[in-house]
Amino acid sequence: MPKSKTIEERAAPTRCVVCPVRNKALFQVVADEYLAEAQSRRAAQYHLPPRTELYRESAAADMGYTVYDGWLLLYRTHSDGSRQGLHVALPGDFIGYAAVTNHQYTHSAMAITDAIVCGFTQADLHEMIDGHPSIARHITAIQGDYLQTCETNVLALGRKSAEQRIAYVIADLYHRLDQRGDVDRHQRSMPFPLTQEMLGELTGLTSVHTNRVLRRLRGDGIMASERQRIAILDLPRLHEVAEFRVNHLA
Amino acid sequence: MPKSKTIEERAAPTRCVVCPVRNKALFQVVADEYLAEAQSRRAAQYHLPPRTELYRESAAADMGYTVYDGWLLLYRTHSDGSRQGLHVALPGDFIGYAAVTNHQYTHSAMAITDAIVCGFTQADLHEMIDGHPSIARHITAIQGDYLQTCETNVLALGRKSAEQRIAYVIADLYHRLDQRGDVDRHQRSMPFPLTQEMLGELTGLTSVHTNRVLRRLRGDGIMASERQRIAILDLPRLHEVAEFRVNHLA
DNA sequence: CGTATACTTGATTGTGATCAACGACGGTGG
DNA sequence: CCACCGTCGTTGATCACAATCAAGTATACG
Repeated sequence: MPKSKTIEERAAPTRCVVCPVRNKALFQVVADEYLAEAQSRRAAQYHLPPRTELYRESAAADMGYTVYDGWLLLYRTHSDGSRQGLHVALPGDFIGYAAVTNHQYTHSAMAITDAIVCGFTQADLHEMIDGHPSIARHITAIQGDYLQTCETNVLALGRKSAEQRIAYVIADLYHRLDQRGDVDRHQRSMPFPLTQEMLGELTGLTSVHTNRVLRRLRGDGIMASERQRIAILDLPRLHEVAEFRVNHLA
Repeated sequence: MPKSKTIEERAAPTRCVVCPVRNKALFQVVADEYLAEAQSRRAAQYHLPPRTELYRESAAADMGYTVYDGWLLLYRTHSDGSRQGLHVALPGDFIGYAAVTNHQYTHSAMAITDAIVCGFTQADLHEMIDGHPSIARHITAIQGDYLQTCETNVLALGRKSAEQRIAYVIADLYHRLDQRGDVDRHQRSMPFPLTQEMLGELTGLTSVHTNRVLRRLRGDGIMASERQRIAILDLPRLHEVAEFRVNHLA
């Protein structure tokens, strides 16, 4: 099957009832009887090759998405063309929601790996919110979570060193992937499709400096990396450098 | 009347029906018949002298607040004790809401000036959300707005120069105060109770460097400052330096 | 193979931090 | 009323972290 260069709708989309990311996703709290509604409202599943933009900041926000598979990078573009990364979206994350109809996306989203997303129109999302208070509450909770990571980013960029910021991003991804069962717990290794440039975009650094910091972390025996994978050799020390606190909510 | 050193409940709180900040506040879209409910649910009005903490990060988030009068600084504290400013809350702003019951505040809030806030328990807020879809939608919209400013902060801290960041904060406050009628449009001057230290906290800079940048902005004829006030002498140039875009939503 | 992209390394520069001191107010108490 | 003190603003000297500039080396892909 040839890989398309653009977003394409999937011919045989999966069914929500058997969705493997459902327990992490928007409709995790939705009672089973609402699932049919969720699936009927789901506009479509889309496939994105790496480096494809799902949506772009300041474009009309017509759809929200649940990540079904793959990694996406959320970012904002500066006037000089450089990017500031905001978040790495993983399977189960709900992205691109706009609270106000006819509003614009506040950031762009680009596939890092091959990715599959489930799309919902904003209009449908708003209707579901109005109809089901539990969904409304869940959306505000998702927004609240994202808000918290956003505040954490502000603190990191304003006050933390390059080393702390990079260590934090890695520790955060490690734990989020672990929750999804994507971490090899023996080797403590995880997939890591981010380029050093993307890691720099997330941490407000240049790719050159990102490289030097990563090198130091490896030299200190904290982590090791092969192609597209990272192994954490010294998790306690990674946490210490990152000042990462494990969140015991899940 | 002696000024108290701590938060005190106001003896004769104002009534929501005649609230002057209502058109900017949480209940702006609430139909008149809900106002009685809003007022009955409002736990109390509180008065805060300058430098008083309204709530502190990681404390149990039992209440949300509408700012009735005065300025508050929202911030997060770094492990070394330094602060990273997140937002300046002005009259009408709704702060401290936690989407999940029994959750914790993600940041601290401190009065910059004398301030009066209207408090609501999170439990009551959640009940109102569940009972009135229009309030639910409005809360997600408020959250969305704050999310957007938070993303803007991340972009600023990650990519913009000290001068741009400071100019942006000033331009943003100028326009938000203008919407509230707190700007003298002839002189283009506004109240400015922030210390240079606080401005530095908001922009991720030290107070020393903040001082130098302000000095340059004054030297360039962009602004002038007296005690507790700032006048914008060259608004177009301030916008240009800040890369500020006027938001034509209101 | 040839070409892109990603990663690596060194040399130099620059923005903003740090350290240190002093001046201007404004509030408080003797 | 004035002396005192604490906070805030100002300025200079020096330092450091990360950016920039510039090659050069793997690696993957077509």
